[in-house]
Formats: sequence, C-alpha cells, structure tokens
Amino acid sequence: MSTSSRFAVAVHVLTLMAWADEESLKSEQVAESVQTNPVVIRRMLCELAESNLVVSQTGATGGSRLARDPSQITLLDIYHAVESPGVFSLHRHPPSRSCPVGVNIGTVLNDVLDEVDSAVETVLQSITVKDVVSRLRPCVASTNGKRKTGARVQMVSARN
Amino acid sequence: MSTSSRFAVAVHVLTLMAWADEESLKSEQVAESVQTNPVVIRRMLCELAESNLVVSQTGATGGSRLARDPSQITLLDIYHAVESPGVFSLHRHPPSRSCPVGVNIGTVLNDVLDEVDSAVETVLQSITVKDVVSRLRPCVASTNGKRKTGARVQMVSARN
DNA sequence: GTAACTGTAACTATATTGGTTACAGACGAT
DNA sequence: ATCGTCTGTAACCAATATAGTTACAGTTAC
Repeated sequence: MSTSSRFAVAVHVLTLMAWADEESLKSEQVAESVQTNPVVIRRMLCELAESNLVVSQTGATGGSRLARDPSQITLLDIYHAVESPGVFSLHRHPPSRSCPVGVNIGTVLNDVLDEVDSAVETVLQSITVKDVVSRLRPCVASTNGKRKTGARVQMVSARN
Repeated sequence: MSTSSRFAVAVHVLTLMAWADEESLKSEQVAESVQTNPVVIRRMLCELAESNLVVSQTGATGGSRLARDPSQITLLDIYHAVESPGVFSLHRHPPSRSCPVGVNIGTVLNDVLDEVDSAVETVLQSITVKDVVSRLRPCVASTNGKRKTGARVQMVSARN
C-alpha cells in the first residue's frame, strides 16, 4: 500500500547509530549501509533532527548521532518524523452532498481510520530503537556463523 | 502516508450497495455519489468482484450488488481486495551485505511490520459493512434535521 | 587557509493513482 | 433480429510522491 520506504530506511539509520554507540556517523557511511545516495540520507537526517531524534554537526569531523538513548526513541517517534500521518486517506474529492451516504460516509470513515491509526501507533510505541538492536544481535551472530561456512546471506525484500 | 484513497472509496461503494439493499446499482449512480468517473468505479468493482464481494451483470438493466449479506463482509475483506498488502514497505534496494546492520535489518523490520499489519487487520476484521451502515444511520438522520433548518453539511477531507 | 563535512536547492527519473475516451461484448425489451 | 443500455477493458494523459543526482554555500577541525 505504502509506496514509500521512508519508515524502513529511517529505522535502519537510527539502528545504525545505536549500533555505533556514541560515535558519530557521516552521511556517506550511512548511505553505504543503506545503499543509497548520501543526499537522500542527509535529507532524512534533517527530518529526524527536526523531531529531535538525532543531532548533526557540520564541518570537518562532522556527522550525526542519536539525540538520546536508544531506549528513549520509539518507532512511533520515527514514524511521526518521516511519514505523513494516517495509514489511509479519505476521498480525494468530497463525495456527493445530495446522497445520504455520500454526505456522511466521511464521518464514519474518519472514526474507522482513527481506530486503525491508534492500533498502529500502539504497536510502534511499544518498540524502541534499543529493542530493534536487541532483536538484531542474534541475527548478526547467526549471519557470522553462516559466513564462516561459506553460506550466502541475501536480504530479500519480500514486501516490495 | 498512503497516497491512495482506494480503501475509502471501496468502503463507500459497498456501503452504498448495502444501503440500496437488494437493488442493483449502475456504475454511473455509484460514480455520482463518489463524485468520480464511472470507469474508475467499474475498475474497482472488477477488483471487488474478483474477491467475491460484489456480483455484476452486463447488458441492459445490468449493474452490481453485494455478493452476500453486509454482515458477512468485513473491512478487512475490502482492504485485501483493493489495496496492496502491507502498511509499510521495506527498502527499495536491499541494503549493504557487508554491514552487519544492513544484512539483518530486513529480518527484524519484517517482524515489526508483521506486527503492525496484524494490528491493522484485527481492527478491520472487527468491522463489517453492516456496522458501517449502522454508524451511518444516525448521521443521516441528523443531516436531514440540519437540512430542515437550512444548515449546510459539508464533508471535509481532513485526512488528505 | 584548506580539506572535509552538512544543509539545501534544482533537476531528472520512475511509479502509482486517478481521470478520460473509446469500444467490444452482453443482454433485456420490443 | 435489432436496438439501446449496460459492463469490462484497453489506451492514454495528468497529477503527485519518492528517490536519485549534481552542485554549491556555509561550517568547522586541523
């Protein structure tokens, strides 16, 4: 549904920074991990900085790091920072005002969509960047194991 | 986030048909209520028919009606019929295979996104087209009341 | 002062959605 | 049987959103 991978990339970026601990990362390093252009990353970092999730420093030896502890950043914070609000949209153009359903469907739909949004936000609020790092660690361990035996680990974007 | 109003329109369409009871509706009537082009509606009706939510008949006196009772059609059915699956997408291009975070973030993200999708589906499964009609009825009553006093009811697409 | 960064503008490419015209095929009415 | 009225569907255009790219001004450590 969502044609955007902004949320996924933003979680990736903040996870990298949590992984790097206190060390600040350059946009080029992040871009290398995400496999995209450094400008794309810097644009996103600006949005994350506006939401006070990261702090960046200009100049030589500059870069970005988390603005606070990974345990204090939820996926909901990230979602709000980089995605436009609402899982679904209403009609582009308002429906007919001379049809009893058309006039009122928006009210009912808004209630429904609010329920959906609340459900999503509850899930995202319950997961922190620290949690993501914790979930990541065993994967990394097993990846390393497989590497030793020569197996290839390829990420498949099953959702796209 | 979602740049698509397909879900909202589909709910609108099926609600109209539930409202019309057994009477079958022509794509032009539906388009009038949704305020769009009949072809847009017919395209959507084809998708809804493929998911066995509506049945259509060609020829003169043709049209479409619900395939089963409104109480037996959930918003989840509609969601599956007209939207691509998954609230969020993963990265467009797979991340770096030489970065421990990049290699494994997809696995962790998939788990998270599955949790999100499950939450959305739980909400949508709990609401039927019949429920939407029930929620709509008091609105229609109050709209009629306001109409009598000359007040204007205008639908505002606050989410767009 | 210089080299190495970030912040940001400007442009392009690509994909999705929605809107429109056009027309073949189905089917009831006469 | 044919005629009018529908659906199903292809083909095309417009609008929008995202991502990728180049370029450059401003900042900072050395």
